[in-house]
Amino acid sequence: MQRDELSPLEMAAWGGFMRSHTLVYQELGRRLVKSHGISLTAYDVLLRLTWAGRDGIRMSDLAAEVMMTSGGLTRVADRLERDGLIERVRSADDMRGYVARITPVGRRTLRSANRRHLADVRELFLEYVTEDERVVLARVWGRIKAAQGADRVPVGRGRNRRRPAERA
Amino acid sequence: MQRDELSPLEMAAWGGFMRSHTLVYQELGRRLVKSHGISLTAYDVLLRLTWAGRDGIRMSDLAAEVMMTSGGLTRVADRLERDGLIERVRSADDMRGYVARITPVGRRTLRSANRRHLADVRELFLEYVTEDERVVLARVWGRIKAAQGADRVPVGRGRNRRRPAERA
DNA sequence: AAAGATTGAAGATTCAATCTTA
DNA sequence: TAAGATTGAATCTTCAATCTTT
Repeated sequence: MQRDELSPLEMAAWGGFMRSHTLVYQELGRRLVKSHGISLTAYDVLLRLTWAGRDGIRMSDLAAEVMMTSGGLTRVADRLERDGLIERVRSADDMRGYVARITPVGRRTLRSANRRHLADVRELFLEYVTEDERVVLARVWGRIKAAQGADRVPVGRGRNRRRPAERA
Repeated sequence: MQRDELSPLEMAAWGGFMRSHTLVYQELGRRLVKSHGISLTAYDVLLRLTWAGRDGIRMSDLAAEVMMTSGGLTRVADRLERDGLIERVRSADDMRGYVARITPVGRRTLRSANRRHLADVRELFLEYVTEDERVVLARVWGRIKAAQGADRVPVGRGRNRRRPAERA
């Protein structure tokens, strides 16, 4: 509980979190690119477009979902559209916006990548987490998700805000 | 346990892991850059150079520790050396290699960033994990760490290798 | 003005090729 | 020939400026 360093347990919980993520994410991405020629980012975008269904989803909403800047997502969408996996059309109700939709080709690509990818997720991550532990993880992630947005201003702001009794 | 999709619990454990990482990592990085002008990557490098002490550490070993390619680390080191935070010298025993060392300026920068950064780690991550849960996380990360290297060839290889009874 | 989206410029990282030493 | 490290080219992402519509 010192201020200048983490306890061994804190270090293990925090450092391992960072380390494990990098390890799993890198390997998962390498496999996806090698087997199906798409990046994890592209996979994530295609997955959410599938969830969005026929109506598609606004570019700005999609950017928020995949946690990228709007500029970054525009570039990803450029590549996916060039390859015919998605399409962008002007939003009917708000002519400023664009709605992105997955194409049949995109749907086929995602489906073909999906089985292998999920097997990889199981092999590289889920394999190492028991049922009970999955419950614990889910609970922790849920808390973190609930906290953001609740008391944090947009993005890159609100640095010194005092968060009163978060878990009291 | 279907092959084509994750169960709700699997999804919560896996998806939350990815999502939480991005959330925490992005915010942590923004704060570090804003308050002390260094990236999380640079922080990580400086931290490990501090651990390495007077003798420093070989570039290739350092690259492995921070999980970057050697080329990537060279670029990071270029920037840090330009700013006077680290120095590189030819290894005494193997003239092919370089040893990186932190400078007094680098040490001062890291120390100045450290307290604030650790407070941020606590605020953004540890805050949401109870003592018992930290133990669970540490155990899971330990398993993942133990598994890599044990049966996986170098990097980007060994894709289809069958891992017999990992956790039996 | 403000919001949605795109674009040019810049920064960071990887891959493959290259240079030097073992 | 191989290993350690660096470099050029390519890729991906962010930031700030811009363009269009509200």
